[in-house]
Amino acid sequence: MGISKIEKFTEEQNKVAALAKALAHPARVAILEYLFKTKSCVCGDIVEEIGLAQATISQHLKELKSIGLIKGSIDGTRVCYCIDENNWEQMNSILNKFISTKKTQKNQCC
Amino acid sequence: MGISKIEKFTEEQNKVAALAKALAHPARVAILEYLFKTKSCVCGDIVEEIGLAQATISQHLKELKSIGLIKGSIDGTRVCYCIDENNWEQMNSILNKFISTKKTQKNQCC
DNA sequence: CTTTATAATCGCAATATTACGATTAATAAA
DNA sequence: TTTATTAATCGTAATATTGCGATTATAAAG
Repeated sequence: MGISKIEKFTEEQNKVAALAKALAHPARVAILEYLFKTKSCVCGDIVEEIGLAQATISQHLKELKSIGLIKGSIDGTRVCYCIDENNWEQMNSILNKFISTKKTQKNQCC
Repeated sequence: MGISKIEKFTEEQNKVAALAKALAHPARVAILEYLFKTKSCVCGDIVEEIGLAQATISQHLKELKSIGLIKGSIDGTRVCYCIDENNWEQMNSILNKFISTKKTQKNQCC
């Protein structure tokens, strides 16, 4: 990719992009939906639900965890994953600020 | 990437992911912000504003256009880009449905 | 017709992502 | 202690993304 030029952009632009990237794969969208839907957020259940290999799911979980949208707690040999409600709210407001607060302006020129 | 397994996911999950992907680079976020901010949405102005090479900006514009968030109209040798208000609204509601309507549920298990 | 201005496209290099089998690490159960 | 169970990590293949220089296509201007 050449070098990604994040230094050319504002903190906020980079944050919006990073959050959007976390949602930019259907498997991660599905994982998040599943975590909202069910209480049994054990990794193995997610693997069954989504239908990708365990290694692949683990990688997606790692990404979601690294940006803070989910958190995991160890329970014996299992790991229980959950939405991180606080960070989810924060993401919600950052993305909303970007995609929602613009719409009042009217400057269609084409 | 192996093969991307979009057939394993719902229409809606793929749509959310595709829209998020369009926002998943700070240059595209910056372009969209700029198009909202100014009326002079000529390609050359965007190139100057963002500070990446013309070929690179053109590629980002193409991506934004292909998912429908912006549209361009030819004006002599120039091309004038604008937010596609209708599709923007649609994206707004699809992403909002995903990131906002979940928050009422409480099922923290870790 | 020739020149100029503008933006799209091509071709390439560097890097990132997605996916998975195999292995490893950690804990529980026997 | 040995043996499952579970999830993380490693290594690798296939593919996508990002970025840019060079070229091309198009239309305006001279």
